[in-house]
Amino acid sequence: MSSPCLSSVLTHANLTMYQTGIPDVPPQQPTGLPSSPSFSSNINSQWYRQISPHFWTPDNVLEWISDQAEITKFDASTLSLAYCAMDGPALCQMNREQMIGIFGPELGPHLHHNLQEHKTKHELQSLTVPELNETCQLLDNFLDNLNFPLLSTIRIGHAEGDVSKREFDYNNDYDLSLTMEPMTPLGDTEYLSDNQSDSEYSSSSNSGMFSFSSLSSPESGSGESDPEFSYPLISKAHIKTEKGECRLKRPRGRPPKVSREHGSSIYDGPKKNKHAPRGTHLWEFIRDILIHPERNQGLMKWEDRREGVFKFLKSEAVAQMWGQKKKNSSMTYEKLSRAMRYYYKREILERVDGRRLVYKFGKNSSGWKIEEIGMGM
DNA sequence: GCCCTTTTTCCTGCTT
DNA sequence: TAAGCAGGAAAAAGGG
Repeated sequence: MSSPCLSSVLTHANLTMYQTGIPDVPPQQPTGLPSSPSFSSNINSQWYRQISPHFWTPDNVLEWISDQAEITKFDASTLSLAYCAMDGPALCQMNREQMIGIFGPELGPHLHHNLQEHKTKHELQSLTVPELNETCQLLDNFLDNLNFPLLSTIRIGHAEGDVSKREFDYNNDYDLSLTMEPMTPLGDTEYLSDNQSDSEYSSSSNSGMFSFSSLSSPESGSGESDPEFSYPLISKAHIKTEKGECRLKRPRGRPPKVSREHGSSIYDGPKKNKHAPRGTHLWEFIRDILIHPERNQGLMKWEDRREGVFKFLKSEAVAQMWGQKKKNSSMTYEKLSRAMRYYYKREILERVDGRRLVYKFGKNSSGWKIEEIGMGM
């Protein structure tokens, strides 16, 4: 007698779920979930981002496990289905050790971590606006009271304007767009056109989109192009290749931003304050990853902590995180590294010759030295 | 509206 | 050969 193979069952579950007309969102979807077009456009993939784990059905749980197994490149066939027939509430009651016991030391911690994030996300989401404001204020005060200079730069939003969750969590779930970002009214068509323009565009050095499933950063669905960064078709120029085929080529420079006049949500506050501080710069983003190893998850490491020499371990994953932060789904390490190289001139970074993916903080950078942050790392 | 800064994108050539 | 690096050029976007 052979134990049922999880992967085949999961495949079947997915087929059943997505090919028989069964709604993507289970009927027991809790009330209070946003019903913006962005949600519905995104709901085909990773629906579990929109549904609290407490409401997951056994099928939902299976699909989630399947996704996580795929993300972590875990061989799902080694799991027995007998362990996967639990529903959301049962799943939520499990602690980390229990998950490791069932799913093993490789997949178990990942599942537990991911589940906790979903739970936290939905707890935040279920808050009303005043509650959210109050929570944000409490967090703000908490961060202010922490005697940790870098954390003092983090502002938790007040349900208006840009809900500043940028440093909120940028390890493996850097985007909270589904729960907190202003919704955009564009539909699937625009999403497609973005992806399309990305895929149509091709050059020797930059293939535009890449499969995120190949990265370690597990979230960031592959189809989540930000409509804000859709390239207007008019901006594309046709070029001829040597083979005589016509190819679409994106012009140089940053693509223009599409206005958000339809984006009305509780998070859309009054017009952006012109004198509001700028977002974190790239070098600060990099620095913050380095000085928060608990959020780092092997993305970068110090080569020489005292000298400020560091190395990218998962360059494309870091680039994707930076892209998420800037709402730019087409960010790549190549582009990120170009921005990094501009820092040489300003002495924010120094060259480290002959070493790939290795950079060094320069004299015009700050906030990374052990003395500055007042903690041993 | 102009200027400056900071990216972002594209590109070519070079190095590892 | 692929990936990464270097740096010029052009453009967008935000702040002053």
